[in-house]
Amino acid sequence: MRTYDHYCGAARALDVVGDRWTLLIVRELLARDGCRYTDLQYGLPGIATNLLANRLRELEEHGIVTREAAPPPVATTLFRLTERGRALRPVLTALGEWGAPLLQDECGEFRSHWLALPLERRLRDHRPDGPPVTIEVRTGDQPLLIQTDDGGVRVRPGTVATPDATLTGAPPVVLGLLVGELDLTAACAHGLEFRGDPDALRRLAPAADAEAPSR
Amino acid sequence: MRTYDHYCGAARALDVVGDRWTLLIVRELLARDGCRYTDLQYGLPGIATNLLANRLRELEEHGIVTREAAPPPVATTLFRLTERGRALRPVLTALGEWGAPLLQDECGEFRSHWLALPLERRLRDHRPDGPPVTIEVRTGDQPLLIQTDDGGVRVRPGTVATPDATLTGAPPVVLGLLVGELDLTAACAHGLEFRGDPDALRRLAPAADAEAPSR
DNA sequence: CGGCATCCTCTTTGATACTG
DNA sequence: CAGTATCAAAGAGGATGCCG
Repeated sequence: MRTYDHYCGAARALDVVGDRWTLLIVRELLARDGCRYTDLQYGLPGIATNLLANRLRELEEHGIVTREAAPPPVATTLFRLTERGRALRPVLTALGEWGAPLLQDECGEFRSHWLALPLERRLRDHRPDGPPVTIEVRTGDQPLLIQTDDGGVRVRPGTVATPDATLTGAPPVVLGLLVGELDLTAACAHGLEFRGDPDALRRLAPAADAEAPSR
Repeated sequence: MRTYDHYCGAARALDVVGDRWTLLIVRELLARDGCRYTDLQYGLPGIATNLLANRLRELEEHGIVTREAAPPPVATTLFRLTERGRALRPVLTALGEWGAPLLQDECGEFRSHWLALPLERRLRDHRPDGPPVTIEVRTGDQPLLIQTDDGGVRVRPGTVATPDATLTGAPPVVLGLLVGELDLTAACAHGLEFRGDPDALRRLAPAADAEAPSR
């Protein structure tokens, strides 16, 4: 990128991460650190492969990403964020908050791990002294786990044998429920399937508070 | 901009404000709302005029900027941010914070009003019940006023007859002093000229705490 | 298969000149 | 003052090839 050459923090930041796709690559690594090249391609539908390679090189040169040869069991290159790279999280969350109203009901491309950042930002454990709780979310391509973690939550891809609750539905409904735009009744009316303990959900997303569905 | 078409808040935000120059135009309007076209050109050194015109049209279409015909005394078009546009401030401040370490001693282009956002974010009035205080900053192109305002500060271009203090010096030194990287002694050693009441400065930037310079 | 590099086309940006 | 018009240069997108 051509530099703006402005003596201004925001402009200097955009000199480094203002190129097309760059911040979305950081989004990927924030949601799932330690990605292979192909994981990144999968999480960035639409990116051209030469562009991904170029951006990764630039991010490495700027000290935002490191490339690490994984030991034999995996035997592949893993891309990780540096501390400086993780420091971009507030930029991504600010963008995500501002863009949230633009998430209409039409999905476009979707990967379930894209929910990780907004959910970790917006969900809180409202009974942090209670026993840990795990909610499994089935939406989009891969199941996701939401787990209580020190007053907040951790979100990561995966499944577990006996989650406290399981949410299944289209991304807009799942997201609407978890961020409190829909209550459980309304979400079920929009096709959400809920199994397990409504209290587990209430504990994390009290704005979604409602009676359990009639089943 | 071609859309990323990702069902993700950050990607949707970048669909709208991810183009080159776009966020810097918003920076200009956050620092000095109600700008003329030529003010924007002045505050965005390096932008091509056709690009500025295009971006302003796009920002208008997205409901971020409004164009307003000012009444006869001014008789010109004023560009302003909408509420939705002002909601981008957290994005700009997050970028500015991340980019702050990239502000080396070499300036490049500089406009003093670029200090407004970082200073409003970082300075606090630590004696909010005291009488109001005004500091005049002379760095770069135009003088700037820092005024206490409800526990924080307001920064705007201008001068005043009798400021409580006046800071004159190169942008890196002024900025270093105000954000607490330099104390007053160190700043003076780097060419800062300070006049007035050191307590006024201490009240806003206590990290810059130090004895008054020996003069 | 994972991780790119090359080639080509198309779009966006930049620089400058000109206009109501 | 607030843009449009024009043209060259850079960047992005897409397909394919290469190599361990």
